[in-house]
Amino acid sequence: MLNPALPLGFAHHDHTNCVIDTLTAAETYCAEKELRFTPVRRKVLEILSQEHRALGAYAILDRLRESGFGSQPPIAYRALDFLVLNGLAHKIERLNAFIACSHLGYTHTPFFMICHLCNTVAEAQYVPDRGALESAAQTAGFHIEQTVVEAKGVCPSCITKGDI
Amino acid sequence: MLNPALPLGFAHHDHTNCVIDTLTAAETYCAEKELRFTPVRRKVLEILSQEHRALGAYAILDRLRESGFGSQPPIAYRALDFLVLNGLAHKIERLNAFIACSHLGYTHTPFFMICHLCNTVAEAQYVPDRGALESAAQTAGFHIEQTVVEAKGVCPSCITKGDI
DNA sequence: ACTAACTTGTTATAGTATTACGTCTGTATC
DNA sequence: GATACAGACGTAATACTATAACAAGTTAGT
Repeated sequence: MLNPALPLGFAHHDHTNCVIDTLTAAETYCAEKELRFTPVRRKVLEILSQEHRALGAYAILDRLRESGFGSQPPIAYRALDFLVLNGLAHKIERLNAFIACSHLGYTHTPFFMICHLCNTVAEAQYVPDRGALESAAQTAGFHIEQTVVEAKGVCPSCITKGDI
Repeated sequence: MLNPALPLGFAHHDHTNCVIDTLTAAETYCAEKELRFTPVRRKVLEILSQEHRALGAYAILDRLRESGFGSQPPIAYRALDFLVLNGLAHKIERLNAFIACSHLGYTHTPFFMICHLCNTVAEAQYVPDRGALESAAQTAGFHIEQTVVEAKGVCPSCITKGDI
């Protein structure tokens, strides 16, 4: 099980476990919700979980092709739509790219930290601040359904390298 | 002067003043910072401030053409880059579209409320919650340079109409 | 087996954004 | 005033991102 307290991505670790853990969690999750975790969808999630960078749809498509799947855009986009819709992956709007969810099963407002030097993306557990955001929305009479928070900046390893 | 406390966009009001106020504020701001507020840039900001919806680059381009400016994409993108870089406009990543800043001169982390029924966008004054976001970033050792918060939901007038 | 709902494959096309290069304009310097 | 420089604009070409539409295959329930 993935630990929701630690933002992966910036820390060194064994990717093999990431992939296995993510896929196992996804399988369990889909079984519970009676969702079809088909080969393409599984492959896309596998591809995404192999790195903690966001991948564009066409980069994913290239890897699908190498693995013998269809190679037209809708193949990738449909799998990604499924993953995003069901919270197994997220779209990073600033990058027009996608990343595996690292807090599957925990309801959360994703908070992404995007390093603009090495393009690594980490997803932090962000307990939605119902104080500030909700109150701003309430003042306006707005009903929030979904919130995305994306921060651009420099990740710890680039700071250490002195690139800042 | 624009009132930073009230999120425009969802409230009925006279647009004429919005446009004039925005352009005047931008002129003053650019003069202070020794930025060139050229005719194209001015025109793009004028176009944006005429509505409180986000406009795509190509929609802006159409209107530039009608006004006798160049009609190739870079014309619009360069003006938009300038406006965004200097805080006179913001990009709504979820929509790949742009909107005039309604809190010019106030340092702020923009918080956008996007109505997915009527596509109206309101920018709220969001006092950055250094508690939750910063602490999540600090835990990860991440240095935040810029943060974008985008909420999808339903605006007050669509709620009233019963579209929800 | 039959049907309905869903998923995949493929073609074509729409929408968003950037690169590259030439020209012009304003400013500072000699 | 002539010159050099930087920034901004005009245009053409191209790259990147995403969706529509339709045909064919698959799965689960009847």
